[in-house]
Amino acid sequence: MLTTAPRGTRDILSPEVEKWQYLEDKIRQHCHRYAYSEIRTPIFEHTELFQRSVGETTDIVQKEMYTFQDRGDRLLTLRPEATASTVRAYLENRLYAQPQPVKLYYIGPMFRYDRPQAGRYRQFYQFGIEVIGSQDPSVDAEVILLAVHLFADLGLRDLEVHLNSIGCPQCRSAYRQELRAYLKGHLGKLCPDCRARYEQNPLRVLDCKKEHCRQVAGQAPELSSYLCQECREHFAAVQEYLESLDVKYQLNPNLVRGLDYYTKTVFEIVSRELGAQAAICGGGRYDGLVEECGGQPTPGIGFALGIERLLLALDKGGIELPGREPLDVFLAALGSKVQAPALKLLYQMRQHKLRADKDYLGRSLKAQMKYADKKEARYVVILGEEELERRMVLIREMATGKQEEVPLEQAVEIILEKMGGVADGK
RNA sequence: GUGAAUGUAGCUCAGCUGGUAGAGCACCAGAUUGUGGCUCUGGGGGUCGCGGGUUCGAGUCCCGUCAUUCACCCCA
Repeated sequence: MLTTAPRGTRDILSPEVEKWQYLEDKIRQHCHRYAYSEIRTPIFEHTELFQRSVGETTDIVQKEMYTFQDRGDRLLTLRPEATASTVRAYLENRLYAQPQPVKLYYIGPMFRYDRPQAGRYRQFYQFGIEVIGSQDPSVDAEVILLAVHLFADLGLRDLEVHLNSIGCPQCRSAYRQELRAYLKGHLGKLCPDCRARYEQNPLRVLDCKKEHCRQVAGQAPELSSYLCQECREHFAAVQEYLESLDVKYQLNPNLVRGLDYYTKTVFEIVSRELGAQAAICGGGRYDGLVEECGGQPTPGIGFALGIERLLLALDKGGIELPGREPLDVFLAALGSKVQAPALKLLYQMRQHKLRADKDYLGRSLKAQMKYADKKEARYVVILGEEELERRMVLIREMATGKQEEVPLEQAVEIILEKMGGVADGK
């Protein structure tokens, strides 16, 4: 146990972590362009916050939260999602007093106690955005567009945008009554889970994958025909905007989402290649959430995108993200007498933004060359006692094997020249 | 929480009906006493996931447990 990470967690290290960094950079670029600013909220919150916002009847709250008591007897929970935290921060920091809407994004770990499987972890990472303070349907379109734009930029094809509107509390409750009345006559055909849903949250029956339940759901009254005028107009406008942006989507009347705070627009972006964990991105509007958390009635919308799943989809799509970076220079320093000048030379190279490294084990030149080769060093600078006495070094270009002797003092300059003027300094 | 499969060196795996572990790659060193990528030679490494049981003897059989994978539930 001492040497095993807890179930559903894992370490992300070198060739993979560079892909994460690349992805995070891309995400930040997009958010920057769309004029979102980052928010970093705590990784745990008062348990109450999630119970109230995500909803008492949801699976997240009922069985997936990491909840604990701290030494001051506070009941806390590792965040299972970040919308609740963002809304809390919006209220706590009085962001409603700033120009509206407030556009925020986050990238970070979330925690859900669930059986791990491909694309599902107990600690997983989400990138998400939230727009709080506007109910305009163009925001809905922009939020979806940002995700679609990001995916396109990464080269992902064959993703499907599923779209639906689940209405506002008013029209939804009217629909819920109708649906319940309909389902009542078919209870015998439903699976045990759906019979429970019938009581707690009948809309979720629409989303069941069991064949019998789907048949029942297929004949059920449609939510879209119960939408109030405002919700209907809003939804129509969202679709119109998406079409004008050339965003392909499919209407999915059975898409209801598992969190209680959603209203009106809900959507998912799925990859058919990901098996059971097909949803890469999911989100929707939550016009009642800010008020539910104690603020003034304030509309909001956002999505969350699973980083692990996005990486999986990229992998399945044959899209290779940049991995480990090669070394610009490896410095082979031979003998204890040259270590001090070698360290100094290394420092100079790094000051000029060269990615440079040396041997730290007192190995033979041969071993150091081998190491340099493994690290894909572009140049090897060889500094031995003999060279040091004459204030010279050897510069070897690894790709060609060509090598020349140059004055120690000019070595950095000459390497920079060979590399085309400047190191990229990443 | 439910069902199923898997778990042997850093990695990928072999190990027949039980007789106390092996390959390839990787790593280190040497062949070239100061020069990489190819080749050759040698070397270090394994609580056979963990715990218990059966047995003269278990990697191999049984039970439990942990982990991974897949599906369900649900979601990112």
